[in-house]
Amino acid sequence: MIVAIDRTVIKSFALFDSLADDELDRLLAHAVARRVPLGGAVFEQGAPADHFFLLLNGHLKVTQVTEDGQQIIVRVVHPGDLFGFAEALRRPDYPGSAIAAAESLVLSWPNDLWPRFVEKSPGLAVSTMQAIGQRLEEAHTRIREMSTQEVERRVAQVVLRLAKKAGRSEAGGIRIDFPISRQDIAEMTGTTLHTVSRILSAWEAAGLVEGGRQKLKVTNLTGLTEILTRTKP
Amino acid sequence: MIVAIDRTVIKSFALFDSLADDELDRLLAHAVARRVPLGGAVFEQGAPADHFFLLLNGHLKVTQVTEDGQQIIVRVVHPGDLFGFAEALRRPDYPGSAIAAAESLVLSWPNDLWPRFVEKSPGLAVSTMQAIGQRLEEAHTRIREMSTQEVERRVAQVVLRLAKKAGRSEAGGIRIDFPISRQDIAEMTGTTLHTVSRILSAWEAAGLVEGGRQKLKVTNLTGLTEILTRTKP
DNA sequence: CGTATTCTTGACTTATATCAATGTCGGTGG
DNA sequence: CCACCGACATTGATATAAGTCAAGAATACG
Repeated sequence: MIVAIDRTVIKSFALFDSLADDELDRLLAHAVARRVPLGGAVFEQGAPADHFFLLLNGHLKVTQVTEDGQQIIVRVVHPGDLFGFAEALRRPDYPGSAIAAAESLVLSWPNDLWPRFVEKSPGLAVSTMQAIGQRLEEAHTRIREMSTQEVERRVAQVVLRLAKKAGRSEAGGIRIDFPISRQDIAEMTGTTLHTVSRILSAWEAAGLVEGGRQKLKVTNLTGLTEILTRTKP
Repeated sequence: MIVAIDRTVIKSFALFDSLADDELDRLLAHAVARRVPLGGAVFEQGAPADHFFLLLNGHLKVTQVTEDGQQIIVRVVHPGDLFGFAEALRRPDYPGSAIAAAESLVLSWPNDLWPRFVEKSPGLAVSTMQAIGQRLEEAHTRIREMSTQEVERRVAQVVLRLAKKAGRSEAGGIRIDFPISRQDIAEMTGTTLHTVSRILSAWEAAGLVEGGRQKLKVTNLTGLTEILTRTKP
């Protein structure tokens, strides 16, 4: 499905900062846009990695399922993020699945176009490497958190991060802009939905957040932030 | 300290596969070699990131210290690995410290040489991106393990990985080729030295490993591997 | 409406951390 | 050279955070 693509939107993404208009146009000329309905998959774990993608609109969860059937959420993709970039990992298949957490719009390119783009626009290679480096650092942060912090803090971190990246200002707080379940949060923090539920209930009682079925609103940002700095008794 | 560098050794590293001899020579012409004694730091967390590095020889631990003083080992660097590549992370400082776990030999280049290298040798950019992608995938693997696996398995994973990457075949098993403490293993797996000690003691009793002060030898590789596949009762 | 998710909450279990004590190795200096 | 010191390791006892098991309530959906 081809859709008219607004160049100015894409130009606003940090990834394409360095590109001149004509370079960007060349890139877009080869892109295919695709609308993904809520719950739909852009690609599935294990499938041959023949394309790479850019999220224009919406939100995606990238999930992995372990051999024994446990699922984790590797990352959440927000507009402007590159994803499904398996070639960088020297992999023939996608290491996870990309599922639309909200109705989304993605651009895709065939993998074999990448070398040509880089040749014509070296700045793109640098931006991309920085984007991947950024993600590496995020992964290290998450490892550090999982190693040293208790569950409640990790949940607070994740919620704050989501509020920042996918928050919509609203009367009385910041609403997470897509449906998110306790299970999802558990899979992002390495815990169980039960523990997440208990934590959110406690927070709700303390007036920090407002919950609901696949809904979450942060009503007291500073209060939540204080949980991060809280020191063991 | 400048040392004569053996081109053939470096050419054997996957990172430089794609480079022609003259490209490699140009690279090496600008490199500075430095010997790092056991316990010495190649760079320290928070220091301005003005160089990037290649490990020729030895082994390094890259550590991070959290604000509240807890330390974790982010990764272990083996010969042929690029490290201290902060520019890719778009960071002005090093996010961790690189400490020699054994007497080591590193090559270093000033950051600002990087763009010139890439311009002359585009293959280098691709290799580097793949190297970083590889590390991203490793980080995701670690996150997955920390989310879903119990401590004993994680320790088994780490020990097996070390045996593979830094193992020296020896009478009766595979010895980890550098001094490694229980504390180190704990910092790699997100647990405490006490728990690691107990696990290794149990393994020793079962004839899987042989321990010792900062020493570790895997005496039954297949037995250890079975721990990974062991299913919950 | 009834059926299926999602969420909540209580009771109980357990893996792992914490606390505490002691043991052992290996290098250093008297 | 040997005694001592500091770093590393072991091991037991106890505490606790978080997981598991179980039941039910709330919400969305066809």
